[in-house]
Amino acid sequence: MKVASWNINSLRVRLPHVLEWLDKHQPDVLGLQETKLPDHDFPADAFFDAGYDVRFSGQKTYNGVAFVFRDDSVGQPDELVTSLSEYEDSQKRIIAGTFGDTRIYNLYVPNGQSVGSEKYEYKLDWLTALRLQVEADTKQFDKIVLMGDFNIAPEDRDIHDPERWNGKIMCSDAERGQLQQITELGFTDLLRKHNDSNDVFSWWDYRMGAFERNNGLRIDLVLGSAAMVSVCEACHVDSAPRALDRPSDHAPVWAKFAQ
DNA sequence: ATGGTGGCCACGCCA
Repeated sequence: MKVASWNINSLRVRLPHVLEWLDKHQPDVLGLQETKLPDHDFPADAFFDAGYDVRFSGQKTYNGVAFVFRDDSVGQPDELVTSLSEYEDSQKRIIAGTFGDTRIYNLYVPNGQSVGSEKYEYKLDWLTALRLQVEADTKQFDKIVLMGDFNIAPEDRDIHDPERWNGKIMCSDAERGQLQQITELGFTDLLRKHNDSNDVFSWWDYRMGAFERNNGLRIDLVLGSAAMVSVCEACHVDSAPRALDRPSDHAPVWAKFAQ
């Protein structure tokens, strides 16, 4: 099974990039974030024509998440949820489902704006609610994948300029602490199983030629439970789509499992 | 310290 995560910053604008990427990389399950369109506008037919089925939870203008998956390989997802059980939230940031025996979460963690802001508190509260929900699932499932735009750089080697970003949004101790509490439930950052370099990033600001200078952060993650780590054959950030015309500011991340 | 770019939508919000 091959899974992937991609914040595409408007599905309307990026649909051609997504279809091109699906054709080239053939993931079994792709999680999209920031679709930015209401459910009645979701371009389901374009995915059907490409051999994929879809599940989505969207809203106008902001946020929005979706699963794009191959019914002929992973079947239909069971136990689909589109909200946090422990947090009342009008923003569409989560979709989770069980594909075969694997529970997959697709997440758009709040950005948090700036440390100490109201949106920052919302981000921390949201992550607490996520941890409680994932913890409950760990008692029911051995195979769990948590993937998405976490809006957190786990370590300094995930930041192009750690000194400049020190303590700032996406790098603060409280955010990293929340991520660590989730990983301590038994999850591994799968890219780090295969790659320990300090220049692998998944997001580059649109401004100041950040991509051309590789001034990025690695904030898009695929986390696997122990049963997924043991069968993980590869995990990779594909920066190629970031170089296209009118790109998303994020690159897709994929992971391949032997089962 | 500021502002730079992009999407949505039609002005300011969000990232």
